[in-house]
Amino acid sequence: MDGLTDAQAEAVQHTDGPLLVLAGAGSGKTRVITRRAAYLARMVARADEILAITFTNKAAGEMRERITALGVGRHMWICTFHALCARLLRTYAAEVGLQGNFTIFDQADSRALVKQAISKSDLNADNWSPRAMQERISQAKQNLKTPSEYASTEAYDFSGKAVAKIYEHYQSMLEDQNACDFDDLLMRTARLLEDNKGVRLALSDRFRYLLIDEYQDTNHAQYLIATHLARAHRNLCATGDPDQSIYAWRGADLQNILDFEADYEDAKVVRLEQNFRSSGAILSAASELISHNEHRKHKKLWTTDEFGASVELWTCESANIEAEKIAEAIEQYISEGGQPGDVAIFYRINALSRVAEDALRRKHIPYQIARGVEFYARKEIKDTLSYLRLISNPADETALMRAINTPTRGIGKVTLERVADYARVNGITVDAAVQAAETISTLKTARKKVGAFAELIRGLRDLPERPVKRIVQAVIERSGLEAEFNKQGGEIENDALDNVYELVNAAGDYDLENPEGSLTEWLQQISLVSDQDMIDDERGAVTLMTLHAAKGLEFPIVFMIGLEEGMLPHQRAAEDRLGGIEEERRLAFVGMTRAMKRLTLSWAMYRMVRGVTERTLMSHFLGQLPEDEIVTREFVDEKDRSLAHLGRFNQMDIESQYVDGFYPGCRVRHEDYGEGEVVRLETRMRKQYVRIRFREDGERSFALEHVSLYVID
DNA sequence: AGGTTAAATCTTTTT
DNA sequence: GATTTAACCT
Repeated sequence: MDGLTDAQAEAVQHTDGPLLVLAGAGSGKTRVITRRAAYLARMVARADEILAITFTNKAAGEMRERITALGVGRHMWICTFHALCARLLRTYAAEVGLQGNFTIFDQADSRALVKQAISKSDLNADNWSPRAMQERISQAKQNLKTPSEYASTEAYDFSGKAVAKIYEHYQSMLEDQNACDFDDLLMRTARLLEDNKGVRLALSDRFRYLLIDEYQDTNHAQYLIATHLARAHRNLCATGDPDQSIYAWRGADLQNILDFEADYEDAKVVRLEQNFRSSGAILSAASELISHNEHRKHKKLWTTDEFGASVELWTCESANIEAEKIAEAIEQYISEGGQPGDVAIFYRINALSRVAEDALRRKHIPYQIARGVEFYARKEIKDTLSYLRLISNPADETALMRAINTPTRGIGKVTLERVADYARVNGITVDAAVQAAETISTLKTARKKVGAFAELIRGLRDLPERPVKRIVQAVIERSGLEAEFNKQGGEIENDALDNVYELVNAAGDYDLENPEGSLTEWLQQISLVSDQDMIDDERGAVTLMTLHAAKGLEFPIVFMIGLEEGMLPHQRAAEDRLGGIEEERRLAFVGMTRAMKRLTLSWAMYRMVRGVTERTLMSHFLGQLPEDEIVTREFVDEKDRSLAHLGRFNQMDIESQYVDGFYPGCRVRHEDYGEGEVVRLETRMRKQYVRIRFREDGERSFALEHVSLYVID
């Protein structure tokens, strides 16, 4: 109980019966749940009888670390909802009609499958956008509706019938591939608990104590899972803050936390309203803003901290000026002995990271971007993963279809159709058909190629289960991917290759942390990464991230950029659903309350969006701050506006072909390789490359910023 | 089959 | 501005 307030201690010591902790921003919630979990393990339960559900893997990892430091909790279950479900589904795979090695499809995989399902349903993808269909299927799953239930309850109009049909095809294809999408993990677990009495009793008996963090952002399926698991012992502790609910668009239901006391009439409620994180100035500004939400229970956060530095509001001529000024301020901070790691920059949409990134790079300020999901969505990573998935789960046809001709092996559409036909006729998986290439009579010259691929996969499957790193290494070497990336990458830096090696290293890290691990489990782990998980606290770098990714974190110094009408609040979000504006305001509130010492809000009068520079308006949220407490600064100078137009070339139009004096066909001299001819200019990963054909060394790519070339003639 | 080029489309947030 | 798709060429 060291250093806890009365309210905090109360929450920690309440052991029996339901408990709701309404924890305002910065009120020491993490501390409370950590101590509580440790307290339970020390006083009333075994560690493995306690299940703590966090919002991200990063949060889970930190909690485990702290609890371990308190000397208990080695075997406590600490994970996210999705990870919990994946684990349970692997255990009870047989009961739910899966195999234990099922693949978890990410959103891109899932969307591609939806697209296939649309054409299977004899519908046109032009009229039925895969994106929208995916969304509707996702909603159906969040409400635990199977395809047939959906068909009988929702399909009363034309569009509903179409969705039902697509959903049915989609789901059966998923099942054929022994795969789950994100929603499946929750839905299948919820259904398992609902339909299977034995499992329900076993699990709810097993978890005597349940802690669920960020309860305000649980959806219906998660709510049901929690309810079922808590049924036997009723020791459910939910923590959260309605003011920080920012995932309604993903199906989160604020009502879950608001109804907690109705669900559990004997619930004890603890309110934590003293803020230990932010200065008085920051807290005051954030409180004032959130008070403009009408649908909100009154709550007053308070602090004994001094007022501190005023919150600043910067008006900038252009987005480039905005980024420039922020970079300058960070530079200044560092020169005064501050650490780059103290600083964070938040924005509403990922696209805004770019200007900030460029400015930081120009000033050589170390930075990192919180983007786990994007990393694993990269082409080179997905290429590599497709092999690993196929090794782990032979039914994963999506992976097979990608791997079989990446890098190109001369196995094209026609061949694949023949193989797939053979599989269908014989009632086997495509993988099995590939493995039996020798006996497919319709194949001619391609038979050898398919056979070679089958051999490759067999060899990889024969590798020992551990270490996983060795499997990953074998994949990139034997598949030819490594050679391919080597060939196509730039001379001095090669992003694709670097990324793949980073993946290899990640596998190595996994091996170290999980001596009993497996390829399947590692694949699961990386399927469920969040943007937050990739943040390295030890790195000493400025951290850039979306407001959503900032949830649960704190930084001494925070910049929030792009405070413009339509950006924050975001236009689409505000229009899309009822209460959209209020959720956007909560998002701003979450961002502001991450700051401990200094908070700067900025907006740019001109910003380039989708390649066009547009005049903006100040976000009306900025008018809802305590005016007399805020310090305003202006960086407005018309001549700076042209900076808003600074950009790089993408497609080769006449003008941009001559960028830096190079154009396709022009002859150049390279310091090491000698004379050559420019094949083309290209942009990859935000960098410009020039591809040159040399007489003897063939074609090579160079990153423009790293190479000196001389134009001949 | 594979690769190049131009046109079309698009981003809001994410487990 | 960036990415995806379609059309075109080898």
